[in-house]
Amino acid sequence: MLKKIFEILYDTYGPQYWWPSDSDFETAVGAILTQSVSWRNVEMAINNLRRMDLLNPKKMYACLTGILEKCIKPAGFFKVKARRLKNFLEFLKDYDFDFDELKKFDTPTLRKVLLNVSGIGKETADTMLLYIFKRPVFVIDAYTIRLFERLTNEGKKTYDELQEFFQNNLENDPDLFGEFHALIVVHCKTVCKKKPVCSVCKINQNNLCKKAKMV
DNA sequence: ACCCAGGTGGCCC
DNA sequence: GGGCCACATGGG
Repeated sequence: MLKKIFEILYDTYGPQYWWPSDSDFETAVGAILTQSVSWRNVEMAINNLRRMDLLNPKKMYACLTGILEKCIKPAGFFKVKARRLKNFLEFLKDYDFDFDELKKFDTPTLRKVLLNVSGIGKETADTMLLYIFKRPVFVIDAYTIRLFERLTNEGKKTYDELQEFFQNNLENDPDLFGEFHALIVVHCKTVCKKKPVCSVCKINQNNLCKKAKMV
């Protein structure tokens, strides 16, 4: 069933080319900034950081928190997120700000050390594991939970349950996982709300997208 | 003037 | 373990 949903989404929307960024660090920054905020807002923040030449871990580490806050203001929760970025940089510093050092960890260990950073939760950690480190870890977000709650009629699944479900029922291929997650987000946030009939929800013989407040 | 957006941590029970 | 809450900006 999962593979079929993926194929329909892929046929409908095509490849999504996630995660958009010029570097591992920029991806990590984007992952933290996009917490509970639309990507449009994050883009403004990233552009501010780029203008200030702060999309570089050593420079961002050295910069005043106030400057950082001003740059990321458009991404919302700017004080919290500035602190989270600084926490992450403090962590990166232990590895000389070198992502190649982190690449040496096996996946469970890397996940553990990322989760140990205050401000990096499961979704942000898994986003980094998948899109930076190319590990076969499925990212679960609010969209995924809501969509599958409606597709399966099995009630709301937790993050861990749903992640297990995806990882146990698909080839553990990071490219597939990355594309699938992106397609779910794109489907849910754009087309699903606009089109009268949703191609995914038809799988379930149910026009859920029309009835649901959001999917 | 609402409501929502690619969450997380802290606190309570 | 789950149920609330604060955190804050920009777009519809």
